[in-house]
Amino acid sequence: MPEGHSIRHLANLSDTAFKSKKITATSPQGRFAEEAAVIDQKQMTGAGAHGKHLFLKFDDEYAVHVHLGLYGWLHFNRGTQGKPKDTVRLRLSTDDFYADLIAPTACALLRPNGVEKILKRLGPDPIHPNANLEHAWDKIKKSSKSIASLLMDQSVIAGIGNVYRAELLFRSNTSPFTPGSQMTKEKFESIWKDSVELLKLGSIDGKIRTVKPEHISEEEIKLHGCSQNSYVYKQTGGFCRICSDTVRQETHAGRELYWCPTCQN
DNA sequence: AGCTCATGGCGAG
DNA sequence: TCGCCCTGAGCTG
Repeated sequence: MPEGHSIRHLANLSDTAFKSKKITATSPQGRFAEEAAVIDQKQMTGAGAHGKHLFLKFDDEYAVHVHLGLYGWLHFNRGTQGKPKDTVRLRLSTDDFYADLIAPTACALLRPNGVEKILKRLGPDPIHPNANLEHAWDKIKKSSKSIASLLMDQSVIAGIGNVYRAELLFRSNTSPFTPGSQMTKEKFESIWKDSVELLKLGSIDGKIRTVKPEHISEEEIKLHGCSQNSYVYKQTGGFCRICSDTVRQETHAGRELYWCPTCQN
């Protein structure tokens, strides 16, 4: 399930499988049939990712805009095509690869100006090498909203979701309830830099990894057979692995927030 | 078989 | 702030 790292990952896979290739497009589910017919047999000129938005470009004339929402995914397969499930909104294929789009919140055929319109309402994406953190900082420093809400606001920073939010705030010892206006620039810059690293790391295989190797204890590995993969996200009621305080959970602006009150203040 | 939950985001009120 | 949309995994019975 997707935050910005997944979208970068899927854009990379799309380029590997489809860039500069003539694509066959179908909509087994039927809900994208007319649009699929438009791009069918066109060349994919490349994939773009910004935050949680994926853009698949065709002949530099059309782009398929995909937003996966909570449940969506783009499944890549190699080799002979199997029969698609009837929930597949869009199947893209060549002789070598096929990719099935499942349960997207958004899947729309756009012209280039439609893409620009979407990009305009998004904040900088930390995973982009040329992203400008000042755009995010300008909004944060003026806001009375909590840093927890601001990190989830895609018009402030694009690509952070509920897992990265919780883990970034923990890793920087930041209270989630700090108003943006009370953040220091140094603190924000450290969160930004950390998000660059974590998103890049996650985009390699589409998996979120936020726990430093030194915080995955031998005991834990023995006990669970594998490392626990977060500091606070979904660790409610468990002991913080740094200070042993109890990890808290609370609904905050409609989403579950996880934090350690001792480490994060 | 049915229920619940999930790493999102939109529009109504 | 709530309800709703998209789907599937992991429970419960």
